[in-house]
Amino acid sequence: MKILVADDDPDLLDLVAYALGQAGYLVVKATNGTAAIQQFAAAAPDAAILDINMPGASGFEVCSAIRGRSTIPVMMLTARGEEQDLVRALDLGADDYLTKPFSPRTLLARVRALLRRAQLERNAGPLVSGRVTLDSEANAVHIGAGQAVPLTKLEFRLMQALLAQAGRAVNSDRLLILVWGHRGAGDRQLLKQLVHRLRQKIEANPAVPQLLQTAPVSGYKLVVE
Amino acid sequence: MKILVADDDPDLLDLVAYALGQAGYLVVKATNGTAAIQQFAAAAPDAAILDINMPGASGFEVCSAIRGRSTIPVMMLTARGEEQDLVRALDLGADDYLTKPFSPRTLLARVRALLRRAQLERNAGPLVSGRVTLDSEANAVHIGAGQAVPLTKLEFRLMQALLAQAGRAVNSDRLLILVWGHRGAGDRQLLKQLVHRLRQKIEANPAVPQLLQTAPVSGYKLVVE
DNA sequence: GTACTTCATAACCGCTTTATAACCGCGCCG
DNA sequence: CGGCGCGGTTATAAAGCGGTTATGAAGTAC
Repeated sequence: MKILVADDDPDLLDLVAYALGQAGYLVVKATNGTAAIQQFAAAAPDAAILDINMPGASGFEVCSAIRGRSTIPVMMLTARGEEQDLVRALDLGADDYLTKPFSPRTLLARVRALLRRAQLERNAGPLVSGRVTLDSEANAVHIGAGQAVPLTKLEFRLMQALLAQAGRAVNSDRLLILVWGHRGAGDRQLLKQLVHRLRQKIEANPAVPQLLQTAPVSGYKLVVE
Repeated sequence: MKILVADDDPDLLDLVAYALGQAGYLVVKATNGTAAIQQFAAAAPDAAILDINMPGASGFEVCSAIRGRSTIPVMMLTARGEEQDLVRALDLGADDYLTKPFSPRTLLARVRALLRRAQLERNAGPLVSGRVTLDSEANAVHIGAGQAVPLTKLEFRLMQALLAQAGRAVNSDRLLILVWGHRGAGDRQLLKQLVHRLRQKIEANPAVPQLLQTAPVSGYKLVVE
């Protein structure tokens, strides 16, 4: 996933880039509007984060330029007190916005939400693989002909990550990034717990998992037959 | 399309009037606030562009006077450095603003956007979906064959937002933007409250909502059958 | 002005979800 | 054997969410 970030404040730019980089995204930087438009054309990012006040072309203009050619999610950054601008930004087709100052955690959460939504819209429908169906409308999963099992936010993301690579083992670190987005390597505890809860929900016999199997050392995998 | 323009600076007034005239709009001029109010009553324009600092009645007063009688789009003009005024103007019901100096191009773009939006809202007519009918004339909602239930401004916007996506869950953040136009940490409370009030009005049994249902985590949805 | 409605802010409750931590069992290897 | 890493399990604390109620401010009607 490649994300374009444009802001004329180099400190903030670095901070955002660092946070996104840690979360596993590729980052393309720009320090003014015109550079942002060029980078957009050159790098073809999957999402864009634009400051509104920038020299060169403003965030509005960049947003317009992007919307003219693409439907990628666009998030606007704005300083507190300039909230009126947001209406305009949303009219121009921006998908979300963030008011400075913001925490990296918040940023990541919103970016993930945006990308996920964009992803879902692209797929336009439930994600199916073998006998497993993931229903993003209801946040639920169907196993074979069984009942829909409602999932929590984290459980759903885990299923999503595993289902995308159905049959293949997915590395634990990768899962941590995909589900939580910001975790270090030491937090395998969370993953253990989440896997446990998920098994309780979707396995006929949680002690002998048929679906969500352990791949020793490397991580977990989803067996969809 | 008739547009009222009020500014005490005759040069700027002429410039704006010329730009709008070139673009095919009819222009009604006023050089002070009291004249603007009179012209509004006499000419019944489709939109108004008001300077904030004017002799006679200020732009605020004119804006109030207009809003008391009409919902036409109002754009405020302000000098750079007086941005704090804008919050008040927007609170008074102004739809947009422009900071001097501005280019005629910008002005026209904004005016067009304003008129377009106003047009859309007007054309809306009664919005119907299943057994729910939203009457924008009376600011009321009909459920099935029941009585009309009068709604407040916020309640109406919430219904509107939900009805537009009837049956589908609408994200809380999105609702906040659609209803209030902004989003903040404490704003979740507002939504909770508004939903509560609305349920009291439209649900047969507010404790077990049939229409305005909760979609855990993701937001709310309107079930219209 | 007063009375009434609407809206914003806050606090509380009950419940679910998530995070933190400890413990268990097993296989591995020195 | 005994420590250690790893996955699984259990327990408990913290955070979040949705619903409700109370209260005061702001606006509107009379």
